[in-house]
Amino acid sequence: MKSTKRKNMPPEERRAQLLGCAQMLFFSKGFEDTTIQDVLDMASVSKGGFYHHFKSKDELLFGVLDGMAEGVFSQMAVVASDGTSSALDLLHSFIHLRANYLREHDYPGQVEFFRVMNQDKNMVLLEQFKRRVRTGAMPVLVRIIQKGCDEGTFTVADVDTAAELILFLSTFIDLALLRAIEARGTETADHAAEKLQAAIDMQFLTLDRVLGLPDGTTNFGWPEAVDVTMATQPPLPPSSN
Amino acid sequence: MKSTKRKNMPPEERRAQLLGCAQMLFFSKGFEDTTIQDVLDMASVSKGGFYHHFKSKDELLFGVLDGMAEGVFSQMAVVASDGTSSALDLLHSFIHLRANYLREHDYPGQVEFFRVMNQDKNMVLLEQFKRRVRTGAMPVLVRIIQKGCDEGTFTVADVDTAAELILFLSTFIDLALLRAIEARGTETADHAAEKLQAAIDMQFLTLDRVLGLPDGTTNFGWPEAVDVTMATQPPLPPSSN
DNA sequence: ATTTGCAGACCGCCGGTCGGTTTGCAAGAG
DNA sequence: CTCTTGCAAACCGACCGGCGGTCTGCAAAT
Repeated sequence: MKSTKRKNMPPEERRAQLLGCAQMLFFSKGFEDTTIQDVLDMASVSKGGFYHHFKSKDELLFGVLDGMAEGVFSQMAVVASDGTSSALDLLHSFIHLRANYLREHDYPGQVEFFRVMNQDKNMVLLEQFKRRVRTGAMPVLVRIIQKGCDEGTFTVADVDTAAELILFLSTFIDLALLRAIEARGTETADHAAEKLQAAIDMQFLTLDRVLGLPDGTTNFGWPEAVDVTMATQPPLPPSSN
Repeated sequence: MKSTKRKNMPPEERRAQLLGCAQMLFFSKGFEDTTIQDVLDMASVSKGGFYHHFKSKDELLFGVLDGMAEGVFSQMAVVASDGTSSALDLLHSFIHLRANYLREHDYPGQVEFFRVMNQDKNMVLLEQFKRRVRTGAMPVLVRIIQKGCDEGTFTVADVDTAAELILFLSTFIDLALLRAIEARGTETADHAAEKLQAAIDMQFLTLDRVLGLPDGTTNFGWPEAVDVTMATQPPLPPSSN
């Protein structure tokens, strides 16, 4: 008799454990290439045990997605409930939720996370995640823009559409960021870094112009972002002796 | 012995036939849910026959994608080779490649095509297709913008990044368009139509501002676009007697 | 006779099902 | 307070249908 010994656990704990294993595996192997059996092995659970808690592999995916979105939304609620700051300050906070999150947690890990999420095999995962974030962020951003319009700070034709456009724009740098990350340590790194900076600048500039603000208003930087990103270690550094 | 009779065909013809069947099935059932066997049945070919022409299911997908991108690229080549028009006219032609294509072919069919492509199950298909179009369109758009900058018409900080942003922006209306299409015939149709018009206007306005043009410059409309789209028949009209 | 196009049995694997087994726990009997 | 007893929740793992892909062989074309 090997480790055939079973180990009952309260449902929530099991669920959490399975979700944790699934998340790791989804990131490392991609959703499609991750087998239920992979999850079972990592969690030391049987098929029956798994299907007692999840009714399908897709439900597992949605569970992981929910867990990821939770962190984002909890921070957004803080911004949404702020009634005293100006619209521009709120926008500042809103835009920097992501950057702040990255800075406060270990950034290299986040870079790797971003890199893995943007692989082809994780396209479904990433796109679904983006959709959830957009859906959750819309009402918050709409309120901010509406407030800015009421204050006379912003000028847009349609608040909803503007919010949607800004959220749409918010992933523009991802392409350049991904290329920069993949170019780390190669001879094209400098060029990619320049283009990344250009993409960031252009994204902020476009944000200014969409909201009818003077150029440069929303360039609430984190100037060292590009350098920090490029300094992150690639998966396989040359020092393998 | 049923229709076990075999039917040899020249390789290109078979390939085209299989690609045609695959395209239809991919659109109707989605890529993941389409079985090789489905394609075999529709084309009346055996597994061996199929794998004689394609080495995997993915290669079949890429084949379909190539076929779809071909039409787009052939039109873009025309714009790219135009050396006489002004940058603004070139941009006009470039932006309207899609709209012109839609108008010249049967529009209702294109609407249905768009609707199907934007279903969740076709996410991989759509995203890969968008990527191909972006890749093919980049050099053309870069040339146009560069020309505009040389002429002094456009003002951008970085030509490549501006081109990328504009291509990125070009799919912004898709969300509103999809919602409008799905709202046809329902009580929310009017609202969706308004939002679609707002999205179109905002996309053009943003294009102006990204390129440093006066507001309204690039609003080379097709003013009846929204009405025509909304007038398209939904899949199941009420007159089924 | 040789090459090319094709047929269809076959393989390994995956997501999902199902009947049965184990475990924790609460209620009643002593 | 302890010891059955009962039962639902948690879990196991053999099993199934169907998938993408391989392989051997044969028939048509040249």
